[in-house]
Formats: sequence, structure tokens, C-alpha cells
Amino acid sequence: MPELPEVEVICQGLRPHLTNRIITAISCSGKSLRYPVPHAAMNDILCGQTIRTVRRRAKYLLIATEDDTLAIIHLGMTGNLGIFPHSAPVKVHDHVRWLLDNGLELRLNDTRRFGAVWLLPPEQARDRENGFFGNTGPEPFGRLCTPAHFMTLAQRRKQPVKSFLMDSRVVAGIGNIYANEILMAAGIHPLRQACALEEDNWQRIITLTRQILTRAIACGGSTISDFINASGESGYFQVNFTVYGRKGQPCHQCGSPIEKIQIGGRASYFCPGCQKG
DNA sequence: CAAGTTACCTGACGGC
DNA sequence: TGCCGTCAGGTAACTT
Repeated sequence: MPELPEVEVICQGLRPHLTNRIITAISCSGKSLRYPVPHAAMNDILCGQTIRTVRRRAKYLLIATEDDTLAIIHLGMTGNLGIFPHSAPVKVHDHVRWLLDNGLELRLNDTRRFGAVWLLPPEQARDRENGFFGNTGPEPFGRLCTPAHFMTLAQRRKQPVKSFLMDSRVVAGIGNIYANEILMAAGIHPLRQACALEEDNWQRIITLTRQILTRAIACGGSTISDFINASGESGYFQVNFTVYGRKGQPCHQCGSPIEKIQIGGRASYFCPGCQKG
């Protein structure tokens, strides 16, 4: 589920439901996610507070309350957030629930429990770019995401460009699917060394990253309207995949069969005809 | 320091 | 039908 576009879609879908609502109760499954869920702290601090903003940074969802406390939610591999009536049956992997003052509930469902929830006090929340996100790279859409930025970080990096693009310290939010798709669009082989790319390669990668992520967000956006009953559908950008999951199928550009290899332990797809070194 | 590997956890799927 | 191995959109702690 959760790639940058999906987190953005979830963020946009939740915003109107959460903004200016009061959190009235917190329930947890008791199971730990990647880290223990701060159940007691959420009870003590969040209950009774009004939600002010709902934003995204990298693949994290940021929910700020009236006193500037910040709840940060990461969805891991299988996490999902949805708005449900309080009376709706609780599902197996619903681990965190925030009851709101209108009878609806925010629910975090996460089968594999690779997700996480943090609660930052106001001071840490304000300083999050130096603290919590101190090692997180720029947003792909931000003005700090430039060819110069990539070239500086890539100087001594001989690792495959695909792994480099997926490194959250380099640039935020690019996961396995989009790294594959971006490199295909750019015509760059995923195993090419990061330090070997030149300025125009990076410019192309940046432009295509923005284009692909924007399109993916637009595709996912169509499902957010029925968030209340369905728990966030996954959108339909997958019909636009050019390489991901297409092992052996013909490339839409040149007809070569798409190849699948392992890079850094992750499934990596590329077109041997279109993506050169 | 860079880069590769493993661990975390559950469920779906294919082969036998 | 059932058992087993493999794989999965992420991150971070390890090891080399």
C-alpha cells in the first residue's frame, strides 16, 4: 500500500475528516508495531485535543493538535488508515483507533506490523526537520531536490543507482515500485553506479520522478471519496506500470522481455532494450 | 565510510 | 486438502 503517492492520497483523504475534530478516546490492540505504540501518552496528551493539521513528509503522516503535539504515523509495508463509524466491526489487524467527536474513528490497520506511531512533544515537533527528519532527504517536489544535490551525495557512491534512489537520506519517499518505474522512464539501467551519472541524467530523473509521482497521486485520488466505508482502496496506477511486476512480458517501447533481478535484496525490473548503462 | 545482509511480521500463492 | 518454501509496497540494525 504505502508509497509516497499512497501516503499522499491517504493524507488528502483524511484531512477533511480530521481537521478541527476533537479526539475523544484512544484504543489500541496492545500489540507492538515496529516499536511499542505510545498508548498511554496518546491517552494523556491527545484526548480532548482538537486536530489542527494533517500533512505528509516522506512516507510519514503528520497529525498536529492544538498544542502543537505531533503524532507521526508510518505505514510500513501493509499499513492503512481509514475513517470508520465507531460502531463498525473492528478488524483483525486494527491496532490503533482514535475516536472523534462526531462518532467516526481513525483506524490504523497493519497486518505485518512494520508500521509505527510516534508522539512528539511541541518542541520536538517544531524542530522535526533537524530531529526526527534530520536524516531524511528532500521531498521530490521540493526546491532542494536538484541535480546538484544528487551529484554531491553520489560522489563516492558506487552502489546501484536504484538503491541510491531508494535511500531515504538521499531523497524522500521513493520506494521499490517507483525506483523501478523512474529508471525505466529515464532509460537508465538500475545497476548503473550512482557516481557515474551526470547532471543531465539527474535532471531527467528528477523531472520523471515528479511526473510519475504526480500521475500516481492522481490515480489514487479517485478512491479517496469513499474512505468512510472502504478502507482506502489502492487506486489504479498499477495499470500504468511499465516494468514493475512485468517479468517476461514485452516492453511497451521496444518489445524486449522485461527482466527481473535482485538489487539490495529487492525485486528489480528493467527493460534490457531501453535501459542502458 | 560504503554497501550488502538480516530481522522484524503475517498472509498469499505455487508446487508437490 | 495440506504442507512447505518463497515472496511482498519499508526501515534499521547488523556485518563485511
